[in-house]
Amino acid sequence: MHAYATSRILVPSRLAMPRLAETVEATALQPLSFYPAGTEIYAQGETAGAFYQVEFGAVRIYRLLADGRRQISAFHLAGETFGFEAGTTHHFFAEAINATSVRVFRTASGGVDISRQLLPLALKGLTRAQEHLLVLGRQNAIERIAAFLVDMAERQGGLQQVELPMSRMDIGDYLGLTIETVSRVFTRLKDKGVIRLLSLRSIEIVRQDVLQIMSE
Amino acid sequence: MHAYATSRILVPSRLAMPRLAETVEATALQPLSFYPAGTEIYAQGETAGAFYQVEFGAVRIYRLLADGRRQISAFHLAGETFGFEAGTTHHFFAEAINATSVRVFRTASGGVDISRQLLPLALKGLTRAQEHLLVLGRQNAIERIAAFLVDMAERQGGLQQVELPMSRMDIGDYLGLTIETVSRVFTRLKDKGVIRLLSLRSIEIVRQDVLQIMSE
DNA sequence: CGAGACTTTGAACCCACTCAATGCCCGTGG
DNA sequence: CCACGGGCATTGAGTGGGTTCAAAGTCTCG
Repeated sequence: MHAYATSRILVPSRLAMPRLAETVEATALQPLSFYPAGTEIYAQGETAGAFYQVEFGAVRIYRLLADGRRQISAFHLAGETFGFEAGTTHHFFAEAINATSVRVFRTASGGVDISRQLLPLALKGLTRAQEHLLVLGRQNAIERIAAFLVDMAERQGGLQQVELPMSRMDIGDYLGLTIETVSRVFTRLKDKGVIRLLSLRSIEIVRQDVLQIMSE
Repeated sequence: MHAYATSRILVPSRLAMPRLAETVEATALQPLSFYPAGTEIYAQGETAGAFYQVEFGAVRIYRLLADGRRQISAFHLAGETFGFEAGTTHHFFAEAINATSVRVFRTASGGVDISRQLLPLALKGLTRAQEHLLVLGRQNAIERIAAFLVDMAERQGGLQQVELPMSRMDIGDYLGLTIETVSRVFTRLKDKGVIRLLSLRSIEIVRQDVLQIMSE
């Protein structure tokens, strides 16, 4: 296993906390785990029985086909929760994208109180997944990227500058595109003046209104 | 509204009940509603506050883009539940595909008991949606159709003969394909001897093993 | 039995993919 | 501090699977 015990050094700063944390009570009492970039948090087939809240960093949830094709079903940023599953085993993989710290909530030990908090989180995840189905099923490459950027911007507080903690390959595997297409669309949006590429993992949204329209 | 009061004539027979009903207690006391083919059960933007169990018939859940593109996120057959939402308003449309009867569970009136039953149902729906993301994001037309047929067969008890209550357009909008592609793939599977087309809405799975492999 | 809706089939096109090469960034070691 | 190396990203050229447009076929239901 790749989980490391959390030392005092890794306790997150206030800055790392999200503006709109999903509300989970009694967070201070739950254990923290640290995962270096690229390490596994849980694997498909493993026994479930906990859920997680990202303290800092970013997480990808995905499934694989036999031939290696990958579909990332969700990214989770600081403050967001993931890991609740139907049944007793995980149906997906969860990996830290970057150095990431997560707070672990055992559903069994916590008793009824915690499982009651789960429903709104599960429903939110369900809505998110179903909305993503529309993107994958019916939108073209530009619309997908636009929707992705709008979503990432919203989840980071609606600022112009958006950090993309994941690689082009991750973005492609989330949007059902290849890395080449992701790259080409970024370039096109840049050439149109809709976004600026500050660095590989950081973009500025120049025309939020245009991006919004593109994504619909 | 298109809901009609349920008369005694419409009480479903035992045959209409599913083999593996999702467990919801006290079903006998909940009101039934009947919806003719093509009618709306609820609309995006409407106030939520209930969930539903299909008594007989079939339901499609979908979203629309401004230009009319449609993504069906789920079909629900007899015995299956749908309609729980995050927040107070529906994010999706629900329509009866055929003449359909649903049992309505008000989440508010039922109190805590009902909302506790909701979590496993929500989690199951979440898993389903996330698995469908893999289909839409990473599988080609044959794989999508194969996965769809395998899923429909399982949900109908694993028999050879599978009823498809929905049109080709519905299937296309569920799988992110056009009706033409759906039709062509059905023809190809028929020519290969994997399935037989008994009628437009009824197929026989001749080679379940091949279909299974195709879908992975 | 007839009309309209749905489905199938055909032909041509196009968007995203594949394959390939170049470019860029960053970490590492000399 | 710079040179090198490796991984990731970008760009280009050509291909192909699924779409679009069009027409014929079939089923269902009044």
